[in-house]
Amino acid sequence: MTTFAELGVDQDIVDALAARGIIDAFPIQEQTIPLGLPGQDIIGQAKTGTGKTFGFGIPVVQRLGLNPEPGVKALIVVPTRELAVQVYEDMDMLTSNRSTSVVAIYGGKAYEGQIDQLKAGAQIVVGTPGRLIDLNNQRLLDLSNAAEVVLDEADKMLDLGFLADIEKIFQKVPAVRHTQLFSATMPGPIVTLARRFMSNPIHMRANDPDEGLTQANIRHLVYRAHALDKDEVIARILQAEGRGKTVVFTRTKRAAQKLVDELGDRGFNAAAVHGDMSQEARERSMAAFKAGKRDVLIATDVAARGIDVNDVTHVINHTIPDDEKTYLHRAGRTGRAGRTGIAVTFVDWDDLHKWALINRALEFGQPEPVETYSSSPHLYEDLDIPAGTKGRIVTAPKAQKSDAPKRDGGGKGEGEPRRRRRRGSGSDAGSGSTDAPTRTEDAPREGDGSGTHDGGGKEHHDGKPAPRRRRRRRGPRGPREGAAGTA
DNA sequence: AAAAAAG
Repeated sequence: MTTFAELGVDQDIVDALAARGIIDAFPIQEQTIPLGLPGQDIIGQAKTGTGKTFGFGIPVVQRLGLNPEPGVKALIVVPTRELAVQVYEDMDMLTSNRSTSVVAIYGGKAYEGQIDQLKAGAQIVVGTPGRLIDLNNQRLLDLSNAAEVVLDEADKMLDLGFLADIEKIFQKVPAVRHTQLFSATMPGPIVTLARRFMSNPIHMRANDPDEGLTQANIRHLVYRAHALDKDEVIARILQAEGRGKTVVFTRTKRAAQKLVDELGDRGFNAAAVHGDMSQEARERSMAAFKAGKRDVLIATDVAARGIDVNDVTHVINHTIPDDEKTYLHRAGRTGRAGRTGIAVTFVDWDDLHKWALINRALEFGQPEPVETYSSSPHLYEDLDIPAGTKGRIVTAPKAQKSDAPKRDGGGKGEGEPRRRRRRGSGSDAGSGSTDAPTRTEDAPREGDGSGTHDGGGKEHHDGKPAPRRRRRRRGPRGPREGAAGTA
């Protein structure tokens, strides 16, 4: 492990991190900070929950001093409002020992406070595209000196739904700038597209390519959901002892609302977050979930990316995600910063094909041997969670489809991260190699490239073992007995 | 097709 000080991080930032118990840098940080500090353009790719935010954020903060121009000097663009708040908080923490001020610019909120902070001289702006462009159009946000530009969840930002806005934003920032793109997933075509906005970017991957993209410390369980009362099963999982916080993902806003109402009727402590809610209600839900006042969060994919709540033990896909990228990001809400987690997915009858695609893309290798508790999902005929099995979801071998011998540690302990060949359909497959930074070829770029950079992902940990929540959860309809411990 | 993101 390398300390942040050894990476060239300024003492005041080292101190700010230390105040939060953060001393050692994660691999993606070791890789990108030394490159970002001198202004190298970076495409930073690392698994969920491994510290990307500081990977870009620290260089951004330290490079501000190199920019003599007034006004906003750095722009960090993210796909959701909640992520804007979170990244804002991280940047605010990093700058807590210096005068640099940070502002979050996103929709659904009053303009006034945001405008005031801009006028007061905010130097780092973290925001979502719509409001950023809105304020820029109103000449209330000048981006012409923002020589540090970051796209967090970069592949999402360059996706069709956001691309036009991102192109607009890139037209407003200096042509000579430092550009950093970070995400856990970076499909090849997106990397190609990304080069257009960068100058001689280096594609850094913190993970071993043989290892695939899934987190070794997340256990994946997949169940067919036909003839299954999903709400009932979810309720049972939520009653499990040893369960910490849980995020349940649905495909639609309506389904999320319906489920949170249903669980509320059953007496669960659930909160929802989706786009049909007021921003105020969304933030209330997130705050309550983070604070532990609510221990179940029912969400649409608005919460699939980046959101960092450090004691989420379970992610439940009430509805299967659309693609393998979304699967990875959703599952990545647990198992962060070295902790373990469980991802449960229900596959409806009509979604078997979707599951097959995800299974193949992520190389879960259903037919392969199961080596450890780690990342090997299996599709079962049905779900069988014995009533007394709190906290430990037992896989039902009877229905196992695999014909390969199964060696399984049972769900516990530090399984050796299993190595898989990865090749082919993995959407995340980047073009880079793992242990060595891969230099992507130069590509024509609009503008120029002197670049500022910064990069990072948000997830960090304090290096301490996961504080296991052993709150005993008692189901609304009566506690169930069982073994405890999710990990 | 859904969700997200300006109001």
